[in-house]
Amino acid sequence: MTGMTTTEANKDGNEEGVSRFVERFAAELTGAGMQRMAARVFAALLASEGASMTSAELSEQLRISPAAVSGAIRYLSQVGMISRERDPGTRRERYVLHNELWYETFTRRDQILVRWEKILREGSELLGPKTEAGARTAETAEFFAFLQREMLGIMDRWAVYKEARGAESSF
Amino acid sequence: MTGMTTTEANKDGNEEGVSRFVERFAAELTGAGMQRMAARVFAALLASEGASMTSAELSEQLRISPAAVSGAIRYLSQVGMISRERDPGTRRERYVLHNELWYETFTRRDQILVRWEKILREGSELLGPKTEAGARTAETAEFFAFLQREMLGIMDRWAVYKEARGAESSF
DNA sequence: CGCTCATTTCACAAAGTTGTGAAGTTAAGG
DNA sequence: CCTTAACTTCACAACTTTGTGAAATGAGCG
Repeated sequence: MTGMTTTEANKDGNEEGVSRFVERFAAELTGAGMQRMAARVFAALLASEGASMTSAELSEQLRISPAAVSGAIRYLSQVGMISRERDPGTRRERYVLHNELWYETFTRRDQILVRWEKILREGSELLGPKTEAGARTAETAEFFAFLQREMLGIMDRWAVYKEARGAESSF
Repeated sequence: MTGMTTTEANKDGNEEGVSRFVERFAAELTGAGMQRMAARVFAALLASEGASMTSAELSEQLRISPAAVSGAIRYLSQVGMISRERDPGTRRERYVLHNELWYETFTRRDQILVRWEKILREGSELLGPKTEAGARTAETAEFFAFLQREMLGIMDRWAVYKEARGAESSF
């Protein structure tokens, strides 16, 4: 209600607003440990119609060199958050956000949890099961194992929840 | 089984092994975005009997200056992972790991999720509910809201699980 | 009370990271 | 094939971050 929030949104007037949003969200991601350029590219893609942009578009909107775009894209496709497409009949590439998959990417820090668990288990053996330190370390390993299992459940429940939401909103 | 794993462990011979474990785990934490010195101090505390060490001990084991210890300690106590104690009758401080609390610390990235959700909601309004970009952004916001709720459940289930495990292992 | 030792603060040097320009590579289109 | 446009790689310079030594602070103990 509060005014005509954004009924006519995304016409030309709010390019600047969108850019501010992109930068703000990217800054958050950067704060959480993501490389800055990758975060900015990711945020720009998220806020783009079609969830896809070309190198030139990214370069222009973010005011960065093609080289920087290239580096960010390499990273994002390595971690599976985007893929590259080629519009046939042109020599420009389109980078498109894996919209469905990036939640998984986000939670698929499984790999990390697995590694941590392993290291901690080895540590606990080294310290000895009879020592306080060994027991503490073992419990920490246990926590990460527990987290791994929970993550799977979360993603399942998210799929269900999203489904339900989607069905309801298309009313 | 596989040999006398570590029945006699933590005698003097494996100080080096413990140190390797500490460094390995710290390196993982660093990789995940934690400051290096804080990670090393944290790992050292985890692997110490009593979950506590003095500044001098940390300085010696990690081969870092007292200044570096001080910086790491400041960070760790800010985020609530350790607290400082003073053995009465001495002028040395002991830094002790919040063993029960640090799991919470780990999952209490709630704050982050809240901020992200807020920014994304604003973004989705800006882009407009009718646009594809707006819908996508709204869904992302929804995901983080969902995650927040899930985190609470996880911590509850961990408490229960740990309880059960503890009871059983004291058999 | 003042001395002494433990911890903290601060300025700086060293090391690391990051984005750029320019040269290099690949592929579409004439 | 040769030209040209798009993307990538590479070396480097600017900028950050990080840990140190030295000086300052503060807390026990005589």
